[in-house]
Amino acid sequence: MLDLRFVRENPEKVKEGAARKRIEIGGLVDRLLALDAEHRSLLQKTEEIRAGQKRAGRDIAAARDTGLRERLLAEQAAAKREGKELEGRLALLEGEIREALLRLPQPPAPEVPDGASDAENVEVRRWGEPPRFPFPARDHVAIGEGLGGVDLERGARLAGSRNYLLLGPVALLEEAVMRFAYDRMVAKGFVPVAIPVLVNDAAMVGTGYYPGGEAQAYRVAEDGLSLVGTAEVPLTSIHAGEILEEEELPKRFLGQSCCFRREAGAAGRETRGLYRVHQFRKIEQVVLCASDPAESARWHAAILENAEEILRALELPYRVVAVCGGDLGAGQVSKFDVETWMPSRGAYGETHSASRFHDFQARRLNLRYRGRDGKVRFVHTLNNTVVASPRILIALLENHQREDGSVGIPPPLRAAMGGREVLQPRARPG
RNA sequence: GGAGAGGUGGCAGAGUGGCCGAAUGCGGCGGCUUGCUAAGCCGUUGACGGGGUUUUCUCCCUGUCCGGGGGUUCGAAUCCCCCCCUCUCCGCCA
Repeated sequence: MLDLRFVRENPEKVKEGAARKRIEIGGLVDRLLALDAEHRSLLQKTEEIRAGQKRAGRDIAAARDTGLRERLLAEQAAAKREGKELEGRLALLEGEIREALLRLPQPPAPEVPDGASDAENVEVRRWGEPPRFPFPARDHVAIGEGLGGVDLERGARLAGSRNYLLLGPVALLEEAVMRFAYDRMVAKGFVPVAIPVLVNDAAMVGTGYYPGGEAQAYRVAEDGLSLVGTAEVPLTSIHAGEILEEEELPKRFLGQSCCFRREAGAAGRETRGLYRVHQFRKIEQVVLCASDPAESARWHAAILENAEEILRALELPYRVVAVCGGDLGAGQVSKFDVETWMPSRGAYGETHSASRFHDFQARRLNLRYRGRDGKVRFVHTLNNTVVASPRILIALLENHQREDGSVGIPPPLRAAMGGREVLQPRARPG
């Protein structure tokens, strides 16, 4: 959410920002400013009336004379009616203002590349060489089935399309990579938190998923709760409504969650395999830092590097792209995606997404800190994937596959795989 | 799911219809005292919105906020209704 005062003083910046993000806001800014002007003038009138009422109340209490008392009471009745009406209009205006504010996007940082879609994201760097296989390479579905470790048919039978089963060695591989990533982040000083994955609307609105993202979430209407699409939602919301001390910052949280996405509107897109699924597991890193653009930019680089280190340890080629304006979410100031090489796609596929928000989420969450100077400010929030599965399994299985259908296990995962260095295919397929 | 108790400022805790944004204590901040520390003493100390003032720091006026929402009343932290949360007991249960 933007600061109303910022919108008031910089309406053009807000409009330009939305345009750079290719987010259609129509006349929302001008409408908001009109509502705001009306609200402020009405507020002044209402406050005068209220102040008068308070004074009159005291006079009535003090009035000994019955006649005087009756007269004052009659006057009060009229003032009260007028006050009630004004307050009703104020409440309406406030609701509309908040609604408009919730829908205004955060302008992107100046260095964010221009562009309409992910096709115009700009590559920042590459690491590793995509493997060249001297044999017909399989995709992760074929490899996984060959290992007896992936069952899409029964997954769909149980829960519909975009659902899957991981079995035996692949289920273990998932555990191994999750645990490896988790331990590594704990060693870096991130605080591991076990969090709810079913959260209230305050958390969904606070992190910016609602309003707007309702169609992507599984929401339990009876309880007013939603299954999260990422641990970012509960992790970022932990301190909602609080005033932290600057000394406590930065807060660095680590969380693992099941993530649920309806993938509405993605029908027919990437239907094969484990790339786009309704339920997956993800380890997420979240940082709350002081309200300083330079500092939050430094943390942005740091959480990006954390993810890259994991991929290098897993010997997976990847590239980093700076996400262009049109591919940014409403709240994001800037975002880098990490894309890992996926041989079956003959391309890099998104496995990580590192975002920084400035105070966009913090303002919605009412998440503040008291600075060393005594002033209260909103924190800056950031987050990035550490590892997400099964997407990471696509890269692991496909990049480390061998001609005989076996799959090499990168060194950091071997201990958790009982010391094995290779996953062997089943003797007989099927 | 049933019964009961409770939700007040950073924390503890008083306040049961009127000058209460809220006693008191702790904590925080500033100062005094002290060789240093501790202790002591004095003062100060909520958030948010609007208006005015100011080059910045600031200061003044005003409103809202005692879990959330609604109601009664001239006036609500205080009375009534609904909801949420916490605790205790019972039931159920991974």
